[in-house]
Amino acid sequence: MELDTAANILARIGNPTRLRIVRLLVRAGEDGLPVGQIQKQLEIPGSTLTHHIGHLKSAGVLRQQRRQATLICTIEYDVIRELVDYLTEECCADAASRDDAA
Amino acid sequence: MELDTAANILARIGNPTRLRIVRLLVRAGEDGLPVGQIQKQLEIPGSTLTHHIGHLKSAGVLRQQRRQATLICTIEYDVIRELVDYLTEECCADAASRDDAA
DNA sequence: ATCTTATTTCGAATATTCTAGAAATATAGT
DNA sequence: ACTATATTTCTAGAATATTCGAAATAAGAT
Repeated sequence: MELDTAANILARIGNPTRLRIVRLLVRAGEDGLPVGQIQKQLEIPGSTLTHHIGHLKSAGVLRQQRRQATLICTIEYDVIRELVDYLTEECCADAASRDDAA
Repeated sequence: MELDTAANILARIGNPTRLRIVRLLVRAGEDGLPVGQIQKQLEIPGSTLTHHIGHLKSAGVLRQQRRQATLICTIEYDVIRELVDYLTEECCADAASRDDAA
């Protein structure tokens, strides 16, 4: 993963509202959650929610698909995994090779 | 780790310049790097660098200690590890228990 | 004391992000 | 066609972040 890509994803999920969305979607799993359900949990205006969802979509963290009148949001696990790998490769792998324990 | 704490750390390292700093410090390991060395690598003005270092410090990602006239920056591995754990616990652990493979 | 190197603080301009109301669009039911 | 529900787009004000020059501070050498 490129540094700029990683920085972008980190910035997108580095917002309390958006991290809350991510957490809800992770819990929801493959089935995802309708926008309206997310809105009920977060208790924020729809336009604000759409704004944040847009950030997550543009970073590739969130996917949307229509089911009748409602839009279902699903998390892109792979992107999160790649990000975690990027951070781990940068940090913990190196640290382990350096001090051998932990 | 609290959601707001995680979001804050994510936002701090979610900036290309700061992620570059983090990467340099991870490579440098326990010895750390003087501010001046970081500045040479990034080729940015000192005041800008100080600004970004401040973000990383306030998030607990970076520590500074003086060695004579120069200030040595060191990464706080533990904080990064906790963050990775937080994301993994949110994401990949769940995903694994759901689809069993991967 | 003065000088040099290293780094930060101050201040201000510019840019980006956040928030949310109002209006618009999408889908389906009647 | 009309209505209801679901969600987005438009718009704009407020808040926050980014950038960096100029001046200030820190530590040590002469």
